[in-house]
Amino acid sequence: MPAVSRPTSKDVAQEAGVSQSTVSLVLGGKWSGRVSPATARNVRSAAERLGYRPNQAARNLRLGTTRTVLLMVPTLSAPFFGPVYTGAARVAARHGFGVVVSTWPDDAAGPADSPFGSDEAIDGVLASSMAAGALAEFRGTPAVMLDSGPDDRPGDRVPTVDFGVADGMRAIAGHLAELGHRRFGHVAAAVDQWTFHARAEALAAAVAGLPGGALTRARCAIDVTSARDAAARLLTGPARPTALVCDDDLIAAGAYKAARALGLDVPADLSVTGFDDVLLATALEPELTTVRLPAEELGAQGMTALLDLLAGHRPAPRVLPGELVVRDSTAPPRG
Amino acid sequence: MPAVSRPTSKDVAQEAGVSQSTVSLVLGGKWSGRVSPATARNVRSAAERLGYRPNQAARNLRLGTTRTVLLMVPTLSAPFFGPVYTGAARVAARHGFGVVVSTWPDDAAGPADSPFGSDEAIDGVLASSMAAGALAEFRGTPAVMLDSGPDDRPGDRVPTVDFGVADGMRAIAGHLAELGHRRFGHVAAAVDQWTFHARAEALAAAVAGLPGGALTRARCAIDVTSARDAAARLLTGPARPTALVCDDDLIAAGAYKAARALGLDVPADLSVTGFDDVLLATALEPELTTVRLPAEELGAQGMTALLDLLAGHRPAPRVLPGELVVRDSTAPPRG
DNA sequence: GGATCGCCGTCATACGTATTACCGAACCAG
DNA sequence: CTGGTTCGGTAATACGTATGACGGCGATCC
Repeated sequence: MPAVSRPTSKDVAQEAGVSQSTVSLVLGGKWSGRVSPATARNVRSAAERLGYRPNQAARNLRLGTTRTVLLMVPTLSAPFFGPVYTGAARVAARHGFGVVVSTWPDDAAGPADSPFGSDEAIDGVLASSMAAGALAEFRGTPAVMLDSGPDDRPGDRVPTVDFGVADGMRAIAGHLAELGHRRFGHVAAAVDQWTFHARAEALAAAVAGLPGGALTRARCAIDVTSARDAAARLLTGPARPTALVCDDDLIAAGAYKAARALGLDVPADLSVTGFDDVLLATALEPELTTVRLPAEELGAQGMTALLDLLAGHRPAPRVLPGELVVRDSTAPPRG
Repeated sequence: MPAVSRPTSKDVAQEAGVSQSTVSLVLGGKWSGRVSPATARNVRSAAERLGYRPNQAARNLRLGTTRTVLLMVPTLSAPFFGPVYTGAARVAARHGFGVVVSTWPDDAAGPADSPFGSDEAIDGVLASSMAAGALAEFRGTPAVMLDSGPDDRPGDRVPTVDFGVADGMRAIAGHLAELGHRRFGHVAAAVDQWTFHARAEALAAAVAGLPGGALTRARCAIDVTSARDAAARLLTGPARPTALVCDDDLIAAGAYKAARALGLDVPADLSVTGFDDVLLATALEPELTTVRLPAEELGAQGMTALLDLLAGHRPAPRVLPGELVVRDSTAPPRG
């Protein structure tokens, strides 16, 4: 608490020798034919002199809007969600909105004081990668769901922006099939989110449609060592796969480790694919063939939809296609 | 805008058949001897029935506090700052505070509408990795600076939480020297932040203090390909270094690529070190020797200091030591 | 039995802003 | 000179909450 409290519009009024209403009119920009240019200048300079900044709480109360939206993501520690925030914040800022982040309380080990961040004053919520239950908390608040599955959606219609993960996975399977692969291993994330279910399903369907196609699967946490172990299980099992399809770039890094430990060269002896195309994908050796999910675009489009919704429109659902990015981790199988 | 607006405390009062003041007293928990238990129960159940949630804007206005702090970070797209947020948010939540994030406007390509996110109502600000100029915007708002240099600090005393990056860099140099290295290459981030200046300085001093020590340097952006090129320049120059000290784990990934392109094995032919110990460090092959900077702890300690400051105390400056983590990317030089 | 006291609650107000309704003066036409 | 119109500005109010001042009422005490 500063020794001297912030100046209010009343202080500015006194300084300028006018009334508070006039100050508000001038600073609000609505003084077409209400205030003389001279007075306006006077008010502005007084405000400048005092370093006046309007009290947001009072504005919010008066206007009934906070121009702030809540972005709910599972975590910001994973590499994927930073860009989502960046995209969302960019378009929000362009419309004079702020973004407050709330992470999913999986780390809510402490006293469960505040369900989501704190009980903010929010105009809307952008919920990423989570089930409908979480939104119940915000009943009545306009919301847009990001990267969610059909099952996750509440009964009432909530606009959505999704990735075309199934198409992405089909593209991967197609790419590998074209190279000649038939025996696939799926290193799957043991996470109960729609996006992973969709990936698994799409891969299974694609392999099933392939003459002579075979698919084995191992589950792991989204974490390098867990992924390495799962991949090793697949590679040491019967009928070793010639390609490992990973649910995630980080998991692919684990697959690299397993391959190396077994003396298998990627991609000569084993093809590996990732998903998401985070920074890591190009940092690995060899660079990873993966599906690029435009995370920043997801945030941007989601925010656009939410702002539409706040403006009274009903944005149509959108699907952002994932793009297959072929790099150096895939090649025809040996022999 | 929902068809029916949110219920207010007045609505709850009507539902419960009491006055608004009573509702506020009960829900505020300050009804020791003011309200009978029966009435309190009644009010609570009415609030529950209507799904009442207090209007934060009104609370904020009345109480003069928002219980919200602003976290300023350069970006959330880089892997380092996510954990900073996580740590800060964790301790904030524990004290009933919310966190709103604002990223540094390096991507403020659009109209520079809003200087920082939007002009939020803030109790305090936590500024990470930035110069004092940015804080000028918030003159009068309690602030804590994170990972800042002595030069960055404003004249008035602002509490700080820093990393011991110089010690960390000395640890790296010592580790490499002990392995027998004498010719060092520094792949340096071309970023004008104190932390990188400090790293360069500490490395230079350490090498200078080493009999027969030699140091060359190349600058690059924090980006794999740029780092690869810079590393390649060092490795193809005269008196090739036997160890590359990188300012950052991501840069180290670039160094790996350069080494591989030149047919050099890490660590047999070339030792490589990183800095920060982000997820990437253990995803790489070989796993990266680096200095662990406890990013989450930085956020947590910074928030603790800020809350102290808001409570009227003067938190002492803190320094979080970086810890050398020796993995598989360093070895004695050949020969 | 009347004054006092504790218990339960309500009234009124203030926080700082945006906006609507209003009002005096000046100006203009007739 | 008068009635209307425009210009330039002010007074008043509402947003929803928290809280200090106040008051009714039954019980208690002498």
